[in-house]
Amino acid sequence: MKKTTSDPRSNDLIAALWDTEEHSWLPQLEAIDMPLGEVLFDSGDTLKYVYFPTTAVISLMYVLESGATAETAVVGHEGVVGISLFMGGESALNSAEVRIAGNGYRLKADTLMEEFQRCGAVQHLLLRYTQALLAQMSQTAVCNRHHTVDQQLCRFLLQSLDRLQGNEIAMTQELIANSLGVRREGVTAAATGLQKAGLIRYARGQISVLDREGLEERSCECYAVVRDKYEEVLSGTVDDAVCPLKADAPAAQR
Amino acid sequence: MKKTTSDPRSNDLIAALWDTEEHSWLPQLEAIDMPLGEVLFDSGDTLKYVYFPTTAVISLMYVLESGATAETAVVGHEGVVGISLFMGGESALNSAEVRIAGNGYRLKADTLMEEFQRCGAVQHLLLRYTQALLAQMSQTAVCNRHHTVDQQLCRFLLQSLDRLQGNEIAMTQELIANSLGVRREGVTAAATGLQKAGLIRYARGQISVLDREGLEERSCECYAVVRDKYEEVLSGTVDDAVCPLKADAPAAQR
DNA sequence: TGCGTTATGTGTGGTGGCGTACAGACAGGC
DNA sequence: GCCTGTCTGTACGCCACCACACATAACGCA
Repeated sequence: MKKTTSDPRSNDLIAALWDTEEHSWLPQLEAIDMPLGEVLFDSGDTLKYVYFPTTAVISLMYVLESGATAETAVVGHEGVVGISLFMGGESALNSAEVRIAGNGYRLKADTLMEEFQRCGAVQHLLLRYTQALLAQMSQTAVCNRHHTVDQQLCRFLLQSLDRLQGNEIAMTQELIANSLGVRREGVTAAATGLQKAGLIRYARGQISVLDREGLEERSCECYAVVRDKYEEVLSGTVDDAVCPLKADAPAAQR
Repeated sequence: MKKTTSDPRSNDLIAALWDTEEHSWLPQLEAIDMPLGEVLFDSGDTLKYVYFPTTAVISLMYVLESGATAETAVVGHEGVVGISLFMGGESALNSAEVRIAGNGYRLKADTLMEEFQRCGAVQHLLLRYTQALLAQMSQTAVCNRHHTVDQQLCRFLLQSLDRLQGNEIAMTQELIANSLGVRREGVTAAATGLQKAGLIRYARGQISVLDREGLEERSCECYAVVRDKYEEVLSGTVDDAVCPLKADAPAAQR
């Protein structure tokens, strides 16, 4: 372990748990590459690992029978991919696909489950994170119903930006279209608009965000709502995160 | 307590936990009426209770700044309202509104939390249920993106039907429109179509489903996907639901 | 240098749903 | 009986987005 991107603590959840007493599992984190387009798992798969992105960004995608797709949530360094595991589902709800190449860590399913079932800080934090993910999915549902492609593109860019360093996003319009569940041409139109308004610059899969505030204004409320929810849910200190019963009763009890 | 609707076991989650050793909290369930339109809590509220519907049906609604609404999930006798509580959020994500009048039970937040934190059957079952709810929300997101009002109305009616006895649904088109997040006229058009096709009969807030299978065919895949997920997740026996650590340590998950 | 591949811009016509407006139809209260 | 509020049906113009079809432009590699 040397620098930021190869430090597990680049993932916020891992960072939050780094100094708790329950960290025997931390050395078992396995650094991995997450190349663009890689599918971590498909809908219905049994999970062998959970994934903690650091520089990569992962889409939770749903694929309809018709082949149409839509992203239901996005996960970056603030989160973890594979919550179905500890939520007790036999199989994954969505497929998870790398949308922005980068790095991350994975942890064996067994290892995570052992920690989760101690009913301590790990469990508490993961559940809080799941709560935020729920908020994101529910907001996505509403956003898909009521907001225009233009607004959603702004939201999408902002959500991506928050999970990256700098203000460059490497992503084609085609890929964005698949994520938003709209046609590529629709994204072209919206992106052209943003470019003309001077908010972004676009060049063959490279987007430079020139005016973040402008994007925020043009975006629908969904961006801010979800961001705030993440802050609320994940800002709880790890002290808070310790299971209240743990003090007086043995941690792993019944 | 006398008959079916006034037996807490009319709620599937309660029924599943009825015979476990951890049932000291069951007598604390408080029977309540859930009249049409009642708001159990609003988005952002701190939860004082969780609610177990029996005959009532509850919508988890999101209200946008513009005033537009959309349902993100629906809960009936198969579930519980107020998951934010045990997921560790300070406040509710959505508002919860009674969409079909009926009965249910409520439980004090503190009481539920105590049981949840025992890390036993209660926790396991609630998490599995939350997983199903997540599936529903994510499916709603995709459905809102890709499916027509016509398809969604079918899904909506089927989901309502599953939570009721008989084949009568008491609901105005206005209310359905608010749930689906579309105009009332859109619902009128779709409902007229269903009526002409002989699938339903409509009369001033009373819908009779005449051909359930027809509705299923006309519905989008979302209905079946979510239904199956609920079955998968909630069919796990309560034995499965007991925390593996409880028996003794290494029994950890499958 | 040239050619295929990938990424983006544009155009035309069709459709689903929206906003608005209004008309009939039924129910319940007086 | 009548009246009023609620519920449902219909119509018109509009816009966002779709499906399909092409044109253009940049890059990457032989």
